[in-house]
Amino acid sequence: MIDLRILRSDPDAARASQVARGADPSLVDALLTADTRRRAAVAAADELRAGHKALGRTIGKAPSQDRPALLERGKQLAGEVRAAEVIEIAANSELLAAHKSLPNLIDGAPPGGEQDFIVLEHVGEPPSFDFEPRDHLDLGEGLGAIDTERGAKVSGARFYFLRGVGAQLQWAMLNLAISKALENGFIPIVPPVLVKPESMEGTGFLGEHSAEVYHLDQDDLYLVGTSEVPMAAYHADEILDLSAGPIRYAGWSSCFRREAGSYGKDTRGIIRVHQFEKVEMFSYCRPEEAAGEHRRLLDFEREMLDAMELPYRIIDVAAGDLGSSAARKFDCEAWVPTQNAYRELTSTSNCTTFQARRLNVRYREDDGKPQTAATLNGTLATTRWLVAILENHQQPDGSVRVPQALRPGLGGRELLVPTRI
RNA sequence: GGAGGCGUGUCCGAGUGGCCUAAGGAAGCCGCCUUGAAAGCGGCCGGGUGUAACAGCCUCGCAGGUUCGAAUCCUGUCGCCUCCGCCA
Repeated sequence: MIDLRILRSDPDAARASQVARGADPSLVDALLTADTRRRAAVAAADELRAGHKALGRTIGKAPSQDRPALLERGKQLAGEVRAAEVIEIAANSELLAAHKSLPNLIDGAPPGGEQDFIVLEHVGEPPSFDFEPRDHLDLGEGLGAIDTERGAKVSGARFYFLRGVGAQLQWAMLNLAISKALENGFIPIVPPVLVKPESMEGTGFLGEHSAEVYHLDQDDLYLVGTSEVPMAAYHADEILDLSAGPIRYAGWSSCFRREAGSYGKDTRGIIRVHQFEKVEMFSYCRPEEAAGEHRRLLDFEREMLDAMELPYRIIDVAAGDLGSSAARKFDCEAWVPTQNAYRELTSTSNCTTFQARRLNVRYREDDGKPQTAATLNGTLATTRWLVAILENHQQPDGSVRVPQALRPGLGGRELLVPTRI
């Protein structure tokens, strides 16, 4: 939800934001109308409530012979209050619905849709092979690191086993991500991966993403698609102390995605799977710090990608591809040789106060007034990174060079050698 | 899964139908006193909405209900604690 005060004072900016997203600008006016109607309903109900309350006090003190008449008047007023409250409640829920249907105001994102991203920077050079490169699944199977066949046997399509050096490689990478996060002042978190509907709802994942999340009917719990969900809901309904700067968490969790709309896409290997591991950064900060914090999260992602010795590019995601809660989003996409393409490895979003307003996360201003905080998130490492690591560092014989930074986690090994091929 | 108990403000804690507009204490903040501190004294001291600022209204875990009137009575629900059972 966006700040109604901003909306009231500058509705044109909100309309422009909607146009840049390719979304409906009339939602802005619908929200303003609902806002006006609600304010009128509240004022009317307040006035009646005040009169009714005053009468109640009078009755309490009144001598008994005066009571019957006062009680009669009280009954009548109580009815009027009830009627006004029915209108008030309806106006409130109308406002809430309109408020929730309006996406965040964009902040600097290029206009347009999925194709209209802007490439901000290229880092590193795609490797040139003088042999036919194998894809990550060939390599992973050769190393005894990835087993999708048995994943399918045990759990179905888009499930896999990581084993041997595959499992070790993932741990080494995620452990490194956590160590780097710790150095940068993040508090490490192992969150619950099953959450209540209101946590899912508050982070905005039950809207456009609702088909992508697993739900356990018997218990009415959702499996999270990212630890962003529990980390955002962590401080729901709280007032934080942000005077010493942003509060940063690094969550390590399994992530679960139904991948409902992606039949036939990325079916080979572990690029798109139902379950994977991820280390995710999450920041709470003051709204005025959010843009700067966003750049820092991007820097932390880059540091991690650099440590993996991967070629990648950074894109400024276009407005129409932001999702409803982000005001701006940067993706880092690594080069995947066998696809001859860049594929998303990280994504960092500045949600400004949009998400925090839904979750009611605030901080105390210098003047003591609570204000809505800003939230940001960004990927620090995921299972998908193994794809880029295996493919970019492969050797002619199917072995894979281990990036320097991961060697300690693999018993010092510099090269992973196929067990069969 | 069964039985019982408890949810009041930053914390402790009073309050069983009407001046609750929530006592009292602690902590915190401001001031006085002091060389400084402690003690003492005086003031401020939850959140939301709203306002130019007031006022007003909402808020006693949450949601319903009863009543002219609910922190207080009723129902549901959530959380915490204790005991029993079951599983590890």
